[in-house]
Amino acid sequence: MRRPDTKEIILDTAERLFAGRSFSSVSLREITAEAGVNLAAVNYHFGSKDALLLAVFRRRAVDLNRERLNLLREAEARAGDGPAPLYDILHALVCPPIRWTQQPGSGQSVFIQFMGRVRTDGTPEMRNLMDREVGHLQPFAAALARTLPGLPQAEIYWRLHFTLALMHYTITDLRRLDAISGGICDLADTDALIARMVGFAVAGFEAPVAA
Amino acid sequence: MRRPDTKEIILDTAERLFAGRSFSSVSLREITAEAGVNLAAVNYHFGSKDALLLAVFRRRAVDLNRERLNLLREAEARAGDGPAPLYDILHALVCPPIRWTQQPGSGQSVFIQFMGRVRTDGTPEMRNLMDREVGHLQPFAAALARTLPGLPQAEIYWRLHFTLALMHYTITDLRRLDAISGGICDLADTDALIARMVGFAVAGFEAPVAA
DNA sequence: CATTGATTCAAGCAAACGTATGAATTAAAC
DNA sequence: GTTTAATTCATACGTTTGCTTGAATCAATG
Repeated sequence: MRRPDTKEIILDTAERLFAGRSFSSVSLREITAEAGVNLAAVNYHFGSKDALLLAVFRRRAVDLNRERLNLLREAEARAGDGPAPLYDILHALVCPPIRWTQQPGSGQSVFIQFMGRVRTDGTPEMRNLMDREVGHLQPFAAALARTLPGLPQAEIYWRLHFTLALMHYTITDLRRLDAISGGICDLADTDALIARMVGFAVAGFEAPVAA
Repeated sequence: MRRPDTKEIILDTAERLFAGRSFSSVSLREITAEAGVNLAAVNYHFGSKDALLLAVFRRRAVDLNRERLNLLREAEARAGDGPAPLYDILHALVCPPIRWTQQPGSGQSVFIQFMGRVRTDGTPEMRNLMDREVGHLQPFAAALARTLPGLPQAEIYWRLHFTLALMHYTITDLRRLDAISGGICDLADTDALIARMVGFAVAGFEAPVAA
C-alpha cells in the first residue's frame, strides 16, 4: 500500500504549476522535484507528460459540471411546471466555478485556474475534449429557451456565450480589475461578485434584439 | 539597404506563431526557419527571445489604443456639452479590436490573437506592461461616469470589467460558440456581432445595482 | 522466510533549446 | 577601388528537455 499516494501528489502538483504557467514551460523535473517524487514516476504512472495533462483535467471536470447541473435542476424543480427564473438559471451556470475559486486548500480553486490555462494552451486533443464538455451546456440552453420563448435560438446561444465570457474572464483576469480601478473594487466578496455578474448577464439577456 | 527587412519578417512570423501557441512552445529555430532567416538573426536584432516578445507587443499596441481613444473622442464631440451616449462609449471600446480580428492579411488580426496569448502567458515584465496599458482605459471610465452619474464608481469599474470580458472571450473563444450552438450562430457578420455585444453590455450597465 | 509483483530510484540517452562566436558576405562611404 | 560598417552565415557551446533502463526497494502472499 502506498500511504502518500504518489499518483495523487503528482496530480496536485502538476495542477498547481500548470495553473500558473504554460504547459511547455513547466518541466517534469520541476513537477517531480516539487512533489518530492522521483522523475521517472510521471512516466511510470501516467505514460507521458501529455497524458498527465489529460489526467489532471479529467480528475475534476466531471464534478464541476455535475454541480452546475444539480443547481439547474433544483431551480427547475422550484419553478414547478413553469419556466425557471432567468436569474436562477444563470446563477446555476456561473456560481459553481466562481465558488470553486474561493475554496483554497481544496484544490478546486487551482483547478479552475488550470481550466483557464487549458482554454488557451490546450493540445488539440484537449480542445476536443473540452468541446465535448460543452455538451453539458445544452440543458442550460433549453432552460433559457423555456424562460425566454420570444428570443431566437441563435440569440440565446450568443448571450450564453457572453455569459460564459463574464465568468471566464472574471476568473482569469480579476487581478486586472484591481489595476484598472485602483483597488476600489472589493474582489473578496464572492457572493456580491456572483450577484453582480448574474445581474449583468440577466440584463443582457433581457436586452432587446438588435435590428 | 535591406530590401526584405529581416527585422520586420521576424516580427511578423513570431507574432503569427505566438498567436497560435504558447511562448515557450515556439522555438527560435521554428521562427527563423519559417521566416527564412538565419537562426542568429533574432539575437542579433533583438537580443533575446524575451526581447523579441516585447518587440512584437510594442509594435502594434499603441496603435490599437489610439484607435479606441479616437472613437471615444469622436463620440464625445458629437455629444457636445452633454454626456456621450452609453452605446457610443462601449462601442468605441470594443469595436477596434473586434474589427482588427476581421482584417486578414494586415497582421492586425494576428496581433489581436497574440494579445490574447499575452494575457495568459506573458512574462511578469509583460504583465506589468499590459497593466500600464490599462491606464488608457481611464478616459472610458470617466466618460461612463458622466453618462451614468447615478452609478457608484466601483460599480462602473465592475461593469467595465465585464464588458472587457465579452470582448476578450469573444476574440479568443468564438470557435467554441460554434461548437455549443451547433453552428446556428453567424460568426462572420462582424457588424452584427459588435451590435450584439454592445447591446448586451449596454443592458448590463443599465441594470439595477444589486442590494 | 522465501517469493512475487508493484513501485521507486539513480543514472543516462538522444534531441532540442537559447545563445554566442568568428568568418563570410553585403552595401554604402570615401 | 579600397575601406568600413552592418548584416548574414555555419557552427558550436553548455543546458535542459521528455523519456528510458536496469537495479534496488517495498509490501504483501504463500
